Amino acid sequence: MLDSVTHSTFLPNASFCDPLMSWTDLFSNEEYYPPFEHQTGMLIPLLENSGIKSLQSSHLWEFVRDLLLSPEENCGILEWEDREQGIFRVVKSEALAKMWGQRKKNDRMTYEKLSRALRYYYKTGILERVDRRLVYKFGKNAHGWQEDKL
DNA sequence: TAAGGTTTTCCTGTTT
DNA sequence: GAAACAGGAAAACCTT
Repeated sequence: MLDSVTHSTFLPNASFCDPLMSWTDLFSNEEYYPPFEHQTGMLIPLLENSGIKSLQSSHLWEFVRDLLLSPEENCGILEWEDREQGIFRVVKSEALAKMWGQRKKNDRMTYEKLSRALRYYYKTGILERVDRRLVYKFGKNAHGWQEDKL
């Protein structure tokens, strides 16, 4: 169901995850990837009916979590490294920042700034530090990411 | 209006 | 040298 929603509603003229188009190109092309408010306006009624909460989370960590749980919107930006332990990797840092920027209507967002916000989550136990580049882990105070608790 | 939480922005320094 | 990491500091933004 969501497949038809994302493909026909988001990107009427192309598949959502086009390997030939970079994310930079994708996000700078309004025809290919319409502004976020437009997307949510079209999607929210459908998402509400389908029970999918993605794209609506207000916090960064929830946005990241929901992206991990939504392969249709993820497009390889984030990948699970260890699903059971909540360890994930940022594969396309620039695309992630761009997507978060669209979510917050902030076209000056960068991965450097996004990652600063992620580092603040170490203090609150939302995320735990992993000693590898671009790898993060959900902490004890993060919820909704476990497979058996969805 | 005030306060608190959550980023955002900028910065310097370090590591890979 | 570029990209990413580590945090401090302060400002912005939003909610209560």
